[in-house]
Amino acid sequence: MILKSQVEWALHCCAILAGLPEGRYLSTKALAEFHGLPKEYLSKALQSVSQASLVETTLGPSGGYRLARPPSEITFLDIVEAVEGKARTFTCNNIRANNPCRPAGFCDTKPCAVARVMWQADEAWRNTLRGVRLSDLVETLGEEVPPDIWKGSYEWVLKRAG
Amino acid sequence: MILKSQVEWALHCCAILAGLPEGRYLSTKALAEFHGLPKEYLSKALQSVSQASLVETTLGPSGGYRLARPPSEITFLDIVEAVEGKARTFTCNNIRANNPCRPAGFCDTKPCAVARVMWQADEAWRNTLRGVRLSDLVETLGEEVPPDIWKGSYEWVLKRAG
DNA sequence: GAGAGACTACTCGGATACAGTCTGTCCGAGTAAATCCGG
DNA sequence: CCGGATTTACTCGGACAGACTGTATCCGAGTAGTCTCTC
Repeated sequence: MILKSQVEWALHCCAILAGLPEGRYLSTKALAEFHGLPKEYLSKALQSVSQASLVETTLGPSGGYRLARPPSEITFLDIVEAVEGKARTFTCNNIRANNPCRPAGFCDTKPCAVARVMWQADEAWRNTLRGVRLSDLVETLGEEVPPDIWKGSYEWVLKRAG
Repeated sequence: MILKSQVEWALHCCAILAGLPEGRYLSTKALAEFHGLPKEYLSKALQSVSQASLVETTLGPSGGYRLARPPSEITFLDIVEAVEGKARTFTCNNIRANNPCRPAGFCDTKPCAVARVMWQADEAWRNTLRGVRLSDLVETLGEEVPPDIWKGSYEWVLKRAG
């Protein structure tokens, strides 16, 4: 079990979009160039994020993406689920029902005990992601990225933001 | 991202093995039949568990598997990692290094902030799994499974345990 | 009847095909900007 | 010079191949139990 690399891409791209001035858009081409990624494929990751209504798009020259909500209202979980889907990581096929010692039409009152534990772990994972907002990430980056690189990147992005 | 069905199978099989009397073995064939699973493929899941030294095997007639340790010393995480591997679910490709505004030989002091959050979530997931022991599962099942089915299953298994 | 040897049947383990998803790429529909032309 | 229609160039979005992991299956090496033969 391993997450798609698109998750990483989407998170980084959203971090960039979070720093964009109000009303400006940034194109897939710019985002791909900035991160050294294949433009066409990155596009698919952004599509997912777009379909989840986390970002808005505009077409034509100087078109691209921008956040649909303030960065403080977008969590890691939102982005991860946009790319990976909201389905649980563990699916219970209820194999206990095949137990040859059970009556034919026997109906369980509770979900499988194994599944409950796995789902609980899944929830712990999601809760952690839910607890980190995009604004937190930007704040952290602001503290850790050397000021000159931070400033240079901002201007690099701004130059290409339509 | 979704876990293999082998994880579910391995967990259920270990639960059965946990109820086995001291020194007895149970074969793949019996485990497959009990859970209604393809014998040959289930064998691969048990192989993984075996290679992780969670169970011991014996060949020949009345051979099979048994736990290598008491159920109280085997956690969900042990079994999940045996099947899925110990690698983290999120891999950081350090795409921030492709930032065109960075000096060529720039070296980061900390791991990527995005990766840190994802790894933290991964740890939360693992910690939950680490906190549940196989003996806990058996105990829960003992409380929830109707007594007659519980007893019937035990005898069914015992009849095939060599 | 007892013991040793050979045999048998059953086990696990690795090597081998098939399928589905992730990765990567391409092209078309649509739009905002830029251009051009007429007034 | 200004306004509007046209052209243009650039965007996103979905449709299309290739690679890799997960799924499913098969067969062989090895062993514990069983049977047989001899003493």
